[in-house]
Amino acid sequence: MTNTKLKEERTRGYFIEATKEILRGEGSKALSVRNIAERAGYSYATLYNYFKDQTELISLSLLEFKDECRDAVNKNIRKSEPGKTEIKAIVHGYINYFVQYPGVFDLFYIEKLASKEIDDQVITFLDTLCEEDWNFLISNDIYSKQEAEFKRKTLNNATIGLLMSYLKRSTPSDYSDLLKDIDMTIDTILS
Amino acid sequence: MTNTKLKEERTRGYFIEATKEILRGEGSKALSVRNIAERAGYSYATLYNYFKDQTELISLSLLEFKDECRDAVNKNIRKSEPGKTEIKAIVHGYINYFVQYPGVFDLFYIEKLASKEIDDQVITFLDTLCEEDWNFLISNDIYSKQEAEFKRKTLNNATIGLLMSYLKRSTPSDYSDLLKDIDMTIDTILS
DNA sequence: TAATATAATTAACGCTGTTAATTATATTTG
DNA sequence: CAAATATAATTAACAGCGTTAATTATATTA
Repeated sequence: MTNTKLKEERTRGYFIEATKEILRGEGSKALSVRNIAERAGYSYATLYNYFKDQTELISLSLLEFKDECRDAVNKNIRKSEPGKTEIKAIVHGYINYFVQYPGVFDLFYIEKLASKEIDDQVITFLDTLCEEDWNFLISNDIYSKQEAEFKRKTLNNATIGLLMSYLKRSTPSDYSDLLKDIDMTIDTILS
Repeated sequence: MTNTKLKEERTRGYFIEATKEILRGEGSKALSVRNIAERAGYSYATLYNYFKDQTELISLSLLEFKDECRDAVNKNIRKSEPGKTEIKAIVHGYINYFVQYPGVFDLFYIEKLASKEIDDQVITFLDTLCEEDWNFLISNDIYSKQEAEFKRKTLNNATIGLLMSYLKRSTPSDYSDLLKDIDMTIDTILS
């Protein structure tokens, strides 16, 4: 029946929501099947009636975090015009999101993921957020196509490297220094 | 006696060597107290007679890997002259080392480390390898001091971001593409 | 109300890091 | 050389982990 299907979908939702809460809060280190199930209000083995294993739950959470991150970024940049200024705003929003949820950063860039497909989605995520702007810069002859590709890749890697340094190794030690560093990075690459 | 001290130091060495072998081979995911002890030829609890816990063993391994990496990098660049060319060679050697030992990369940049001090050593490691070259570029008026600092930081972050992308997310998928990307990154930043 | 289908649970297995208690091996002393 | 002591290495145990199989509880249908 459609009723049982609805109930099943709701139960799945409880598990996913519990997983996301833990990842957002304590991070992937604190994640466990028993932990998730308790928060969802079920026994640990019940989880396996709705999901293949823990990694499926993690993958589903990741996809939802991706949407949340995109929304958070878009909310803060709808006023700015396309081009370098907007790229800066997007990167700021991007960094802001992961500083707020370090556990989600772990999920995106550190944890072993379930599939090559998800790997690709994650690795090109910042690029897709900036896609319009890079196209704008190309069509307005500010950068050549190749130039834009180089700068795009470099900015992507430098941003993630900086985030890793800040979140995993506490360098720079202050958030204000992180903002200075990311501005410096963007300026250096967009010269 | 000095004899017992020697024996003790040897036993410690067996454990450290076993830890390094596992990290070099299967990586930190395969690391376990029982695994290390078996390879060292002892029971698992013996480990705790020589080390406080597993993290001490990991920290000691990391420090030795740092020396090994420095040696590997230096071996390949003693011929080149200081400046941009040598920076390129150093980054190549650096990347080469971690491509060869992905488990060591995990250790350096992903695993939670024991102390802030080790964090700092890791995060500034690539910088210290290139220190002479950046100073050369500054004193020869190729870059201003501030310019050099910006480029240095950006190159550092971009390199680590690219390595992460390659090792953890299989992007780019081929080693030859990785080399192209790192050359492109260096050229873009050193412009 | 009884039979069936479905949902949720407990028990179990082999793994993990770590500690305490116990056994085996050296070393020192009489 | 034998006995006492000190040191090194071991096994047993605990609480946690992911996962599966068998079992119990609940809902649905006849």
